[in-house]
Amino acid sequence: MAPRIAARTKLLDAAAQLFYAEGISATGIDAVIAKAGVAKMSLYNNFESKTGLVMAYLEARHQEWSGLYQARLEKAGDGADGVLAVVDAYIDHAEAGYEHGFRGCGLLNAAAELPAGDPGRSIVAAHKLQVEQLLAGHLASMTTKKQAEALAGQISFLLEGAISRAGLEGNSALLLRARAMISDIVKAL
Amino acid sequence: MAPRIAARTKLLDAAAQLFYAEGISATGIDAVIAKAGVAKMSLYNNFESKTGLVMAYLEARHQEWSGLYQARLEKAGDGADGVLAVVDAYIDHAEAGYEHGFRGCGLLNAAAELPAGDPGRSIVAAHKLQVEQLLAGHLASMTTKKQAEALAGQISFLLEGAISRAGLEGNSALLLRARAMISDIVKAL
DNA sequence: CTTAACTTAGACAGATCGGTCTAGTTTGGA
DNA sequence: TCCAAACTAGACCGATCTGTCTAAGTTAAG
Repeated sequence: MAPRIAARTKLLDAAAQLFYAEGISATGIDAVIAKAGVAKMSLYNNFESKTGLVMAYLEARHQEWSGLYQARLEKAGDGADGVLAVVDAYIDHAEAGYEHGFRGCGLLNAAAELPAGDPGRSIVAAHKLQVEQLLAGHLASMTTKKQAEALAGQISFLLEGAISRAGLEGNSALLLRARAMISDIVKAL
Repeated sequence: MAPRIAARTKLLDAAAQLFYAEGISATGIDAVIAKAGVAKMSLYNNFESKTGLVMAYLEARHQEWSGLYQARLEKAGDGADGVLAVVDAYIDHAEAGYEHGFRGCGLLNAAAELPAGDPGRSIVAAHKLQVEQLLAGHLASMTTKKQAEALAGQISFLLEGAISRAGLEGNSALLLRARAMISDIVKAL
């Protein structure tokens, strides 16, 4: 492993845990480098600033979710199973960070800390829009285009609401409840 | 009006605007007192600490929503109109803070900044649970208890998801979309 | 008018913030 | 083996953070 990658990876891992658990502005640079076991200059050699680290964090969370989704998608097919692959990717994510305290969607939490107009918010908005479009794609083969888009919106709202509520409760129970709802909706088509 | 109340009110108003627009940890004490036009000691005479101000802020947001809901409820009846009163209270809130930049649910945004186990998160969780119970109450007269609870969960997820997504977009369009969905669901009973 | 509660402006404290810099060490590849 | 790139520890900077304190001014009720 190349050493440059090592420091950057250690920093991103440490930032991911701290940003998610404590919030972004509540997490100082010093806490990140201490957890990463890395010198402060290594942070500024790999990232332009704390803001740059935050942007990389947002990108990494998006990539992480995409990975979970792809893994679920390979085991599933298109149509109803595709829709549930999206849902299960959320559940996988929820139960992954469970022991460290599940606190909802990291991207949504990050956006909540950023002022209106911040570029980070656009990344999150784009991610959520992509999820809705993935749902619409899976639904396209099951109904009319119009209804597929309407259902994709509805399911994405259900998902986002469930993950927020589940984060407040600290466990994935409400997410499983949402999965059952979504499964019913899709199977009724 | 008693002067003691004046300072406290000015502080809560200023904190509400700044906390909502910029986030809580990104908002310093000095910014709050400057916007309130009040001396720093007035803050610490009325609140134990910044944390105390944050707690009062959470309580005030909960009360504010309850006020909007009560106003909507008086104009509406029970049953389907009661459910839509809950939804319209959200919409009223969204469009109230619209010009200053709509950024989603203030309580959910605040919770996103607080670490797991923080008492503030419990306040938010209780608020969201109450909303779901209000929905269940309105639905109780329209269907079985079991289905009323299931629908209340589904509608509360839809609402929370829609307000989060709408906050990312910066306008209330997605909330109106959710209102139409919920209206359809309730009217189909 | 007097008095006590509340207010003000602003200095001040100690801690922490993000970020820079230096100087020396480790490391991987030619 | 040697060199350049990456890494280390930690001092240091100015700004900002929450919170305390003082001293003087305002206000309302008795």
